[in-house]
Amino acid sequence: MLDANVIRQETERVRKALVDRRYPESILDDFLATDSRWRECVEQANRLKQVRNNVSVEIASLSGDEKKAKIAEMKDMAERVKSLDAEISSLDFRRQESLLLMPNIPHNSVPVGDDAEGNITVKTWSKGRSFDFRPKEHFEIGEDLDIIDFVRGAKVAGSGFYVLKGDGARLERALINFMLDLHHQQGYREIFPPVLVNDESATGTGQLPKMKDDMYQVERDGLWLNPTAEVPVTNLHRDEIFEKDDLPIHYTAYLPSFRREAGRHSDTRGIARVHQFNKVEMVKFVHPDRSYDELESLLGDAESVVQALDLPYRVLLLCTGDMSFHAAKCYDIELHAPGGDRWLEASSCSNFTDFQARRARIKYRPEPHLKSEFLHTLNGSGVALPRTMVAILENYQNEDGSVTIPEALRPYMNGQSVIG
RNA sequence: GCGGAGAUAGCCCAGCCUGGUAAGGCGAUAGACUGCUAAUCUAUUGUCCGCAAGGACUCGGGGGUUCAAAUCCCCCUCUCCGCGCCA
Repeated sequence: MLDANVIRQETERVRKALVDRRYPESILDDFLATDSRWRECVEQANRLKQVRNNVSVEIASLSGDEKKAKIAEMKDMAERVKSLDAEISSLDFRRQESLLLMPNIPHNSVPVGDDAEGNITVKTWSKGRSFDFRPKEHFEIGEDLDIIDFVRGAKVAGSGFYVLKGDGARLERALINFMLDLHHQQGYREIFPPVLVNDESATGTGQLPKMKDDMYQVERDGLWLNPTAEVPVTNLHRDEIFEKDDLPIHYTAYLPSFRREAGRHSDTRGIARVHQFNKVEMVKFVHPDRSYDELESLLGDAESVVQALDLPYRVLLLCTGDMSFHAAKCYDIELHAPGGDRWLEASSCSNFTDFQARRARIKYRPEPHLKSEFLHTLNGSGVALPRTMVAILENYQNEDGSVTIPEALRPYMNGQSVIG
C-alpha cells in the first residue's frame, strides 16, 4: 500500500509507476477523487463534533427547561453527525479499496518493460554439464526410478498433485534440511508458522484482494491455505513496533505452500507447476535505509543454495511489467533444466519497501522519543523445492538411468551417493 | 463445544455497578536544577484532518441506545481458569 500523502504530493511519480507497470491510470484518478471528497467530509464532521462536544459539556452543567431546550437542539445535530459519519465511512471504504489495488512504485534501477522479454539477465553461473546421451526430462526420470508418482497424486487429490516415494521423498526431506541449515548458518532464525492464514494476514502481505482466485479458501472458517510462507512469516509482526536496535530481523521458514494456478497452462507436465509444493523461505524486516543492500545479500543467500548444489542458474532483474505488484525491485533465480532445455524460476527475491509494512502496520521507532515509522520488508525463496528437484534430477542424471546425489545433500541421506 | 473471568496508551494499572468525555505509575526523550550519567521538578511520549492555529478520533473489533458511551444493550475475536472431546 502506498502512502496517501505521497500519492497526493507526488501524483506524477505515482502516475509514471502505473504507466511503467502497465496498470490503468484510472486507479489513481479514482483514488484522488474519492480522497478529496473524503477529506472534505472529515473536516465538516470534525467541525460539527467540536460544537457537539462543547455543548455536551454545557448540558452537564444546566438543569430544568434550559437543559431540555439544549438537548432538543442537539437532537438535530446528532442526526447530521450520524449521516455525515456514514458518508465518511463509505468514502473511506472506497478510498482504501483503491489504495489496496495500487501497486508499489518501482525502484529507479528497475528496467521498464511490458513482460518477461524486458527482464535483464544480470548473471549466468556455470554452463552446466554437457551430455553424451539424450538427457531425460525429470518426469521420465522420476517415473523410471519410481520416486515420483503422478497417477497416485491425482487419485488422492486431483490433477496437479503428485507423490514422492522412497528416495524421492528422502531427497525432498534432505533438501529441506540442507536449506534450513544453510540459512541458519547465514544468521536467519528458523520459524515454523501456521499453514492457514486469516483475511488480515492475506491482506497484509498483499495477496488479498488482488490474488483471491489464486488461493485455496477454507470458507467455513474464514481461512486461506498460504500461497507462500511469506504470508504467515511477515504477518508474525503485524501491528507491532520495533525498537531500532531490534532490526534487522532475518527469518527462514520451511512450509508447504498451495496455489490454485487458476490460469494454469496445459504444458505443465511434471512437478514444475503444481498445487502444493514445499518451499524454504527467507523474510527480512529492516531499516528503510538498508533495504536495497539487504536485497543484494538476500539474493546472495538464495544463490548460495543453488551454488552449493552446483546447479547451473542465471539471475534476472525483472522489469516493471513482469514484477509482482507489491515489489519495488525483484530478482529471479532461474535454474537450467537440460532435459527440456528450460529455465525454471526457483527463487524470487524482492524488496517490498514499506508497501507490506504499511498494510500490515509493522513499524520501528528510529529513536526512543521519535514517532514510529514503517520499516521495510523483503522476501526471497531459498528456494522452491520442486523446481530444485527437477534441476537436480535432470542435471545429475546418468546414462544408466540413475541419478547422482549432489555432494552437499549426502550427509542428509545417510551418505548415499546415488539413486537408482 | 459448555461454564466462568478478562482485554484500557510503549509497558503496568484505576475508572464500568450509579453515562458527562481516559486518573495514576513505570519506562523513554528533552529541558531545569544539582559536584554527578543519581535524586527532584516540568514537558513530550497513539491515529486522522489541517500550511498552521486548531480540531476530531482512540479504552480488543463491529453494531445499537443516548444530547452525550471506556461506562448501558447486542454480535464477534483473542487470552486465562474449569469441564467435555481429541492425535
